[in-house]
Amino acid sequence: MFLVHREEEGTTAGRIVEDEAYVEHDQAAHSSIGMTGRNRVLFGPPGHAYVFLSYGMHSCVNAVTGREGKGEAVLLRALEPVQGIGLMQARRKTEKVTSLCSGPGKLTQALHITLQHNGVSLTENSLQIWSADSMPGYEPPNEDEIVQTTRIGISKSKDLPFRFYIKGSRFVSRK
DNA sequence: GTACTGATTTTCT
DNA sequence: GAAAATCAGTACC
Repeated sequence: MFLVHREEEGTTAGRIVEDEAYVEHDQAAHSSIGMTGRNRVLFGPPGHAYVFLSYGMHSCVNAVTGREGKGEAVLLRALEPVQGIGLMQARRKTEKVTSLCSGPGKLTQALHITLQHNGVSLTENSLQIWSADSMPGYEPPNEDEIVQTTRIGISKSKDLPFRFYIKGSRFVSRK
């Protein structure tokens, strides 16, 4: 799928090439400690953005996937830049296209996704960020083009194979 | 290419 | 008071 952000400055969009699943009873999931002020959106209805601040300085965005009360989501870890590349380069302060969205903190910076987007719907086209099923010129990957590995940057439940990325993509955070 | 380190601040106990 | 779903820069190979 694709993630799109629109504001006065311009529209930026990318194809999701890497993500990680965080599920119920998963010790690495923010929801595992129960509902708190930070994670309440995780327990809400699916199809909404859960945005949190990582290490005090980077925003990371999830798509809530579980039914209300479950606390499940998919962390978006990397995008292939599709639209608004010039704007992404300015925001990221680099020309290198493979480095614009190749990490959860990078892609939020490139698309200007902030804590203000926490809780917004990803399925209603009227808002600032939303998801799209398809874009012209892009074909969905076949199942044999999806690589499954362990998740990155966590200390608990690090052996669960819940990270997925598109095989051969130059835009993932790591191969 | 890999390995290590500092930046920075919210969050919860 | 410690941990944290990260990143950029540096050193080294």
